[in-house]
Amino acid sequence: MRLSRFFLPVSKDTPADATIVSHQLMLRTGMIRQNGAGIYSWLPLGYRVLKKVEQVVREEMDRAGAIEMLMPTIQQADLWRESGRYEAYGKEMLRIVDRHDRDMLFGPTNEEMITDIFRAYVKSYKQLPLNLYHIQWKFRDEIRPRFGVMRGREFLMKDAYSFDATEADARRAYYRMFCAYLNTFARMGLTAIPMAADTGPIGGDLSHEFIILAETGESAVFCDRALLDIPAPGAGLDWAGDLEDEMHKRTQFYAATEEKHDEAAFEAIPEERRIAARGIEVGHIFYFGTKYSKAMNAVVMDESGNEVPVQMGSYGVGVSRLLGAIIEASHDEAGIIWPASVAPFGVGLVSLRVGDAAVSQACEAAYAALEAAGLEPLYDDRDERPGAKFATMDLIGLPFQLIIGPKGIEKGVVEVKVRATGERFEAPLEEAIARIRSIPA
RNA sequence: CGGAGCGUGGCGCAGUCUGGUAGCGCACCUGGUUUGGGACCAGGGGGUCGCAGGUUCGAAUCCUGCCGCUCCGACCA
Repeated sequence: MRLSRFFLPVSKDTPADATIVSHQLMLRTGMIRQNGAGIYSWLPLGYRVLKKVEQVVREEMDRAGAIEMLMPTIQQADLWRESGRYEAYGKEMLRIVDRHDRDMLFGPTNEEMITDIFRAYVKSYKQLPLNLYHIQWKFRDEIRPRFGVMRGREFLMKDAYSFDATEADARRAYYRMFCAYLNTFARMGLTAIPMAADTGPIGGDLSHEFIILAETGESAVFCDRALLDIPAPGAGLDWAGDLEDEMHKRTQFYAATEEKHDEAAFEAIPEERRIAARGIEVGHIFYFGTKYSKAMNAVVMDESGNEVPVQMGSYGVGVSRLLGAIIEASHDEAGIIWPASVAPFGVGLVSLRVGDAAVSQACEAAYAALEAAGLEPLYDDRDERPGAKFATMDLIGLPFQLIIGPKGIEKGVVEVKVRATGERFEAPLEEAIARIRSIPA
């Protein structure tokens, strides 16, 4: 992409309405524009990142055996009357009436709808296990939306739903999602802490929240520091196997949100390992058994020919919220520092002398080479002073800047700056690209 | 919903207390000089002061009502 042809409305001034750094930076970089309380447009730069984050989530869900689909944003009230949640959900549900006076709603989540789909087609334990997910916009009429995309009223969520014939199988499905979540967040450069959590209005008896430590987080966090040092399980897991051990590696250590906090257990941790902090909830998983299958008559035949209500779990990731969480975890005075896995562009190509034929020619060659290498360059070909270009590249947080000017051309090299470390090096173009590709995210 | 605050060109703000017909910085446009870390000079365009009533010779400024947004609390991906 050439910057002169892109839509990148960056601003030097910090917007007055934003109080936390991720919100400020998302507005300053022109990633989002507010259209109302908790409602945002995703401008081109922000939308690119949103899609990158979504793709990481998708890949890790697929790896864990979940199957993607798409359910609508608008749902029928009658479905929710079956589970009893049409009345129970309260004012957070945005209710609407269509032209025929039918009660509809803008979906805050999809347990009822997926259960309805399941019961229409699945009749036998032989069709299980099954895990269906979608990545879809949700609406919750929050009492107080705040902090930009952290608590929007309209937000993008990945929600997965597992179906199993037995409780033991359902727990295995839960463990798989548990591991998939750790891998997902790790790929975005985040250390997510799984915490014992309340199940909330969704119900059930096994639930974890995944929290990213951040001072501006909305959740109180109490945990053992040891949790921060356990690496994510990684892609090489035996996803068909029993992953309970993987889960217990973490759950052996104390970690709880405020509702589940046990002060005595917390104080049993050696003092230097106690963390009492704040965090951002980026994922929440539930095993809730037959809560919906019983209410909505979603049954399958088991091995002995008995009809049993299907065992279910649900698994959410706040996709749009993750952008805020990543920025909170990864920024400096100059701006955002994107992990390469979700960066809107891979390399910022900076021309130091726009009118100069030799420089322009070298930039065009570098641009083509970066494109060919799959590095998704953003070429700053504007007639601006270099300082302004560097500041823009730093602000929008591209992992690398590839800088081309007359001095480098004399020496036959380009300069590369690594955003995260500030490290710089000079090398001939091909070598520079090879080194960029070899530097891990 | 309770408490606090804000609404003035695209953005950040001053002006409001003490009414006299709107200003600054950034951004934008034109010309010129510049160009290795957010340039400089000169000229220029852009605002029904959130909306509606009212008071007044006169309202951004005072009064009433409404709308919108932000922050603190209860809720959640």
